[in-house]
Amino acid sequence: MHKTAAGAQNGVIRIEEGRPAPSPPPGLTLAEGLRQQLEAAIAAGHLEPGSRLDEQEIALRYGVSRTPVREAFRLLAASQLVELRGRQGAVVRSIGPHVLLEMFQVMAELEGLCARLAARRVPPTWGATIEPIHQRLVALVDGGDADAFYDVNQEFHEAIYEAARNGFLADQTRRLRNQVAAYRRRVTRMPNRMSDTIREHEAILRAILAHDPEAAHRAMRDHVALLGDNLLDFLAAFE
Amino acid sequence: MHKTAAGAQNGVIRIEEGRPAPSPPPGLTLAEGLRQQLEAAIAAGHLEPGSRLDEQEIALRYGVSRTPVREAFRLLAASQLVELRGRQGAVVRSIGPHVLLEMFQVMAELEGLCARLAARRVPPTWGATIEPIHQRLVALVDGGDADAFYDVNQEFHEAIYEAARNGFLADQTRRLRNQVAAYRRRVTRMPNRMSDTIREHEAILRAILAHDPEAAHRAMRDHVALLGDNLLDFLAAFE
DNA sequence: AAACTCATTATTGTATACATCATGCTGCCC
DNA sequence: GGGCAGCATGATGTATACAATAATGAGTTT
Repeated sequence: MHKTAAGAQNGVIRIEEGRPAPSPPPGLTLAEGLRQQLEAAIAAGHLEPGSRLDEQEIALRYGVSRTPVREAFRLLAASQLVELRGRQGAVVRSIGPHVLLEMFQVMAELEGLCARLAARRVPPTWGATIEPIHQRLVALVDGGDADAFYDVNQEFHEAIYEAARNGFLADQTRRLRNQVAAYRRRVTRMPNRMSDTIREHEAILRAILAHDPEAAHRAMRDHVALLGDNLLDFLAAFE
Repeated sequence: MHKTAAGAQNGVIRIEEGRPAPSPPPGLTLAEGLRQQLEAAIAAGHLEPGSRLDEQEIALRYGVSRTPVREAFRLLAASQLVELRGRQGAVVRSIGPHVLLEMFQVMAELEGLCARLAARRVPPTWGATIEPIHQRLVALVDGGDADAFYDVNQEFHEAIYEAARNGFLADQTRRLRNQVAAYRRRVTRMPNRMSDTIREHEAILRAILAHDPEAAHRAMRDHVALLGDNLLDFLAAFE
């Protein structure tokens, strides 16, 4: 807001676009700031998969030139969140049921590995960390607030990544999780999904706290696989 | 070589730099072409991990402007091959022993999943595909040509990715493999690494051809884990 | 009327100019 | 003599101008 009418490095007066705040660089670069905003917009579903991203439009909307926008696109392509078709623009990546199935298969394995490592490595005090999160999740089942449930669920899994003490694995798993986020959100709203999730989480917790790596692996693997199945059911209902 | 003095879209005569060919766009974009060349240079070890990438220098070397160079950097950052430190340039990613260990742990799991899926899904005819590759690898053990061995070894694993019939998993595994490529190459030259590899490959093949998913998983997992151990030994010898 | 061709237009790719920030050095002060 | 302030230099980030290609529509032809 403070650099609104100012941004005149040349004589041209910049037309102030709508509301979305010209993205003041809070210390980091414009391209990086854009990347974060666009990533959030994609994960939240404000930008639908398959929709085309117009460089000029976004540049105008955020009050920057095309250059940082283009760089942000490349950055997003790195996370596989957008697809760059040479000379034909960028589109929000749209994942078909087939690829989604493949992704969940991989994610199940990675999250399973997290759980296995966690079971081997958690200190006795870890229960004090995870229990409050789990309880908050339980409390949200009846409320029916799917978005809140989704967020706390994320915290639960994040806590397991931490416990696995493998930063690279955590990054990979998080990245994958982010890629399917736009689709997952919808599943949370399915009939018994929330209560099922709680039950599955409890099995995972039991195994980890009992230091049983194989059981933890299996429980987590099944949990994610079930979620994938639900998602595919959901998608099938639409076609 | 063929379009040397030509590249004049404006009136400026371009100074022809050294030898490295001005990168003729073979249909795709300059940035993409650069990405491929730089990726190859990194994987082959011509660009050492930790070395700084100077935008201007590379732009001059390839006879293009800084813009496509910057885009190529962003693209490479997507594959985690270079690190972008805002305002402080790009450097070839240098992976410490600790992270390398973490990466091999994940890679072992992913390659293990490939083997497991392959064991479940290979058609009876698959032996005719993999055997020739394996035999070529065996033939290379005594020759001592580590680079050739490395390449054929890659073919072997690639054939298993194919057999697993999960494109996303194949992409992920390949990407990870690429990230550690610059380090792996060195390990191939260790004393008994080649013959050990052959033995381990045979165990993997037996399990896959016998349609034993769990055995295939375990064999591949161990194979990759052993490689990781060897790599760490190698690095330790340097410090 | 349908399909093809060509011209127009809009969007992306590349080059260059400018602004901004990080780094290294010089010189002053303690 | 050592350390810090301030400036000079060089690199990165951003903006804009230009070039090239893909999408679009009008016009004509069969």
